[in-house]
Amino acid sequence: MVADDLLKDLNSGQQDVVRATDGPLLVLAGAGTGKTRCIIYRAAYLIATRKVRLENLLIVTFTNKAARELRQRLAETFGIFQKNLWVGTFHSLFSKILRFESEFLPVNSNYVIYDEKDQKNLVSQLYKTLNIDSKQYVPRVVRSIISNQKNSLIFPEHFWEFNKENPYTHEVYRIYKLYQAELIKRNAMDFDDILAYMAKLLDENPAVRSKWNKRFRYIMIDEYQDTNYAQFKIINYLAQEHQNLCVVGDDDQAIYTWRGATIKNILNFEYDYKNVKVIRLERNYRSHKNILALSNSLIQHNAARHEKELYTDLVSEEMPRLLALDNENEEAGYIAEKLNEYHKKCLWQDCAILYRTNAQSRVLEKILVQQKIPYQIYGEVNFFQRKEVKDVLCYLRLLVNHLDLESLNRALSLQKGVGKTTIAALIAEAELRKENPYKLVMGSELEFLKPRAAKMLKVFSSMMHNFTELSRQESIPDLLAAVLDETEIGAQFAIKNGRKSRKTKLTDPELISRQENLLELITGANEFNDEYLKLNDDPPSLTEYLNSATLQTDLDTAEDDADMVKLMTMHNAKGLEFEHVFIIGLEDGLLPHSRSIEEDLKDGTDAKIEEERRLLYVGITRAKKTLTMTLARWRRGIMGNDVTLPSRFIKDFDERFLNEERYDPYAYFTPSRPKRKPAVKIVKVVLESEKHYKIGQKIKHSEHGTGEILNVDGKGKNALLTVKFEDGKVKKIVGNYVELI
DNA sequence: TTTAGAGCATTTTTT
DNA sequence: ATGCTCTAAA
Repeated sequence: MVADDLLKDLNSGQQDVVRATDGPLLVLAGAGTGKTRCIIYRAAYLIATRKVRLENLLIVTFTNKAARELRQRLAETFGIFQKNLWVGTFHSLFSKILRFESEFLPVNSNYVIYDEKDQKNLVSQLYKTLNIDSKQYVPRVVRSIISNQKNSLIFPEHFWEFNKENPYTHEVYRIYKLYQAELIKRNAMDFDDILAYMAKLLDENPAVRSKWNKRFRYIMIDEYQDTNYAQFKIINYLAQEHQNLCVVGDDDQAIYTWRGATIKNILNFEYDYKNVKVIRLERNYRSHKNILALSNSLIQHNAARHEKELYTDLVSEEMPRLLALDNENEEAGYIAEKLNEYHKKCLWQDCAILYRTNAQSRVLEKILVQQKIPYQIYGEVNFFQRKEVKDVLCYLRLLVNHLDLESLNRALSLQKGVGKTTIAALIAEAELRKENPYKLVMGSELEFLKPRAAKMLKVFSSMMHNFTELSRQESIPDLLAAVLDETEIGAQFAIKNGRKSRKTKLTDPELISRQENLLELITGANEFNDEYLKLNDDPPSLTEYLNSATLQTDLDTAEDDADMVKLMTMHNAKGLEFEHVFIIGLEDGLLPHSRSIEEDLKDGTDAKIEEERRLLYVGITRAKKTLTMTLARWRRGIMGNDVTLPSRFIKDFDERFLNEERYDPYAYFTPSRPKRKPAVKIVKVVLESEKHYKIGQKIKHSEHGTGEILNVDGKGKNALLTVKFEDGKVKKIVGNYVELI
């Protein structure tokens, strides 16, 4: 495509963005103003018109999925060859650079990345050595303090200066110091280290800095409002010489300050760089008028923001709705009703239900299953964080990095006949000999252990030797299959040679879902392999696979072309759009979340509440055609609070943009508790995904012939099935007596 | 010394 | 409802 053609697809503001190729550029792009499009076209323009070489371009996105889509669209629309194109998240891009530059780091290029769970485990382990009480210093909290320090580029050696007065931080300081030393000893980096060390590297090595400066002559950053200090510094260093930095973001959509992101980055961009060009994109192409007007009326109540007003030409068909239901079940029921109504005119996948906390999906699931509405939950638990998956991967991690004590620990604990005492003895001995514990196990002399323990460890070491051998010859998926077989983890879940075993069938839904996850792990590895070969000449190394696995989120792996209603948190909805959006739980304590309310009270600010308001704003602006918001007057909460209060944000709305027929959320009569089931029989709700039998499946019965499952009551093979047979008869049959076909 | 099973606390959002 | 720790049995 030629440059002139390219520009005519864009409005004048977007054209300005594309043409302003040199110097610092701040694009304030409101929701739905075509910001992704801008980035893609700008990249294409740089390449096609300004003849910028692919490898001189750096584009940072917020998720891996966004990066993948950007790549694809560049390839499809502009025929831009994907190889050599640096598009990715901060973490994925910089973990790569750090591997390149590992000679300047305290770790080598095979370092493993510790995820949150690894971090927490490590923190807990240190308490014994440091003699610290884990009740007083909750590992979870300490981990997050450490994380915040790193995101602000405060290394252990500086920590003390900033926190002298506080006695609590004295202990945290001791933990942080040892934690960091231990990570390095294990040749590991945690999530935050990737940013922290990248910044440190660029700060301390002018030669390295200059090298990457020259390499990335043009830089674009998406979702700039959600970057933290470390990210700010990295970008600042990378753009130092050429200043060709384009950041795109919307301060009204900053929803990650709890993760260290600072809204200052976008608010102060004009002061951080000289001769900044600012372009505002305020024309919205996504939402119908009233939805946009409603969102504007809400966000205006925030004080700290760039003033802007979005507008659109899209005429509304329906008024946004806000209504109060009696309880959470009715809330879900109402949503289901509405979904069915919309489904007459649109696909399931055009509808999304958004909520504040993951737990809120439970009630929805129950109703959606009942009503047979297909749905898909995005990002509940990260796939690679599941226990069974981590169990398998720890062997690979160990192969790549012998120093990874966390993985060694995990692998040994999985070994039959090896327990805490043996592991402790091994590590103690290794310390004594000043040797790496893994090497010690893999060597032949284990005479310091009791014969029985030594024998068990021998089994482990010969297995690992075997894996080492296999890893040289086999592809990653094959290696995974081998690990599953040899460790007998596979057998536990009826998996053989990377496939479902024919002989044994699982009945326990818990096991079935784990089996599915493990099979998915192998499929995913295959996909990774293929994807990788598209961009590179050689197959991926184990390190690269593990790297991508740890940095992958559930969102990245999700299939989104399936025709199902989408359920997700508002955080996860960032960057997405849907025809019909439902937002549930507009209640104080939930949205804004009670934690945010408390923190603001403590600090005497509105910062957290404002962030929650932005979160709701993000939710609302996902909607194209219709918006439905609900609250329940009664909700069973974790905190035990039964009766709820409407969200304080409701009064921010300009009522002119809300449906008049709505129930008045403030009209509190007698909220009714959901009716309790009779106490005789405890009815357990089984999620559709856990069931062995699924509604709609075809089955065969020795006496009645073939039929279709109408309903499933209970989990596993013993579930009571309601089956409609071919002769029209409907019978209830226990699962064991039928065969799936 | 290991392991299994019971009892305990615990959930805001996630790269 | 899930994961973790503690206790008792093998």
